[in-house]
Amino acid sequence: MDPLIHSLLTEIRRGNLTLAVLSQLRSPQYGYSLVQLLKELGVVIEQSTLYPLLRRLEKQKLVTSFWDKSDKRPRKYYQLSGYGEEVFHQLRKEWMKNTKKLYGVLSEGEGEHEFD
Amino acid sequence: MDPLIHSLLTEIRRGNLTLAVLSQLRSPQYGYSLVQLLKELGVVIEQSTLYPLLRRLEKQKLVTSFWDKSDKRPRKYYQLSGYGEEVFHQLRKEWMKNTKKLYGVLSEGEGEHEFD
DNA sequence: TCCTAGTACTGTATGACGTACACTATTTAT
DNA sequence: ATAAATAGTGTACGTCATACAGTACTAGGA
Repeated sequence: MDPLIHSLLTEIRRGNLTLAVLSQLRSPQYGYSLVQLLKELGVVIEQSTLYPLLRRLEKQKLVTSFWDKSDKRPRKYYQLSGYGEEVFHQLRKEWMKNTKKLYGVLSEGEGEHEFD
Repeated sequence: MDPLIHSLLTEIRRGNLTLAVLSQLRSPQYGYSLVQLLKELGVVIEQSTLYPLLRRLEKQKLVTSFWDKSDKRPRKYYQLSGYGEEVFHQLRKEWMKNTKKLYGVLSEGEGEHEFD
C-alpha cells in the first residue's frame, strides 16, 4: 500500500479507536479479550495499540480497572466509569452527526449510497 | 464543553478533514471559497486549519495550485492531481468500509439506526 | 473620509494519539 | 523442548488539527 495512504488511514483511526474501545466496555473486559472481540466486530487493533490506549483512558478517568487473579492467568479488567459513560454518549452522538455529514459530502458525485 | 471531549473530537477530525477537502477539489477552488463551501456542506473548518492542510496536500503532491490574479484579489486555486484522485478514491473507499463497521459497532445496544 | 469587517493568504509551535519497538511472564500446543 | 498463544508494562516517534502571529487589500458602513 502507498505509504501516504497508510499514514492517512492512521489519522482516520485516531479517535475512532477510542470510540470502538469505549463501546465495548459497558461490561468488564480484559485487554486481550478486547482485541479478539473487536476483531470479530471488524475493528482490528494490535495489543501494542490497545494497551497504551487503555492506559490513557484510565488516566483520563473514563474507565476503571481491577485485577482478576482467580484464574491461572491474571487478567486486568476494564470497565466504563460513570464519567466515561457520559463522555462516550456525547462522543458517540457527535460522531454519528459528523460522520453522517461527511458521508453526505463523500457521496456527492457518486451514484451509490453505500450505507443504504 | 468538557475539554476532554473537545480533545477527543479533534482526534476524530484528523484524517476526516483531509477527505472532506480532497472531495471538493475535483474542480479548482481557492482557500477562502473552500471554507465557505465546506461550511455549507456542514463541515466547519477555520482558515488557520485549512491553509496548513492545503500546504501539506500540495507538498504530498495530492493537489496542484496556480495563482489567478485576474481579479482585484489574487487567489490561489487548488485542484486534485492525478495522483491525488487515486489516493482520494482509495481513502474514500477505506473510509466508507471502516465507518460502516464502526457505525455497526456503535449502533449495538441502541435501538436506533441513525443512518437509516 | 475613516474605520472596521470581510476577504485572502503565509508561517510556526504545540499537544495528543496510533504505532512500533523492547521487554517480561506464563500457559498451551506442537 | 520449543514455539505460539495469551497477557501485560513501558517508552519514543511521526503526524496533523489547532492556535497564534502576521501581512495585505477590498468593500461596506458610519
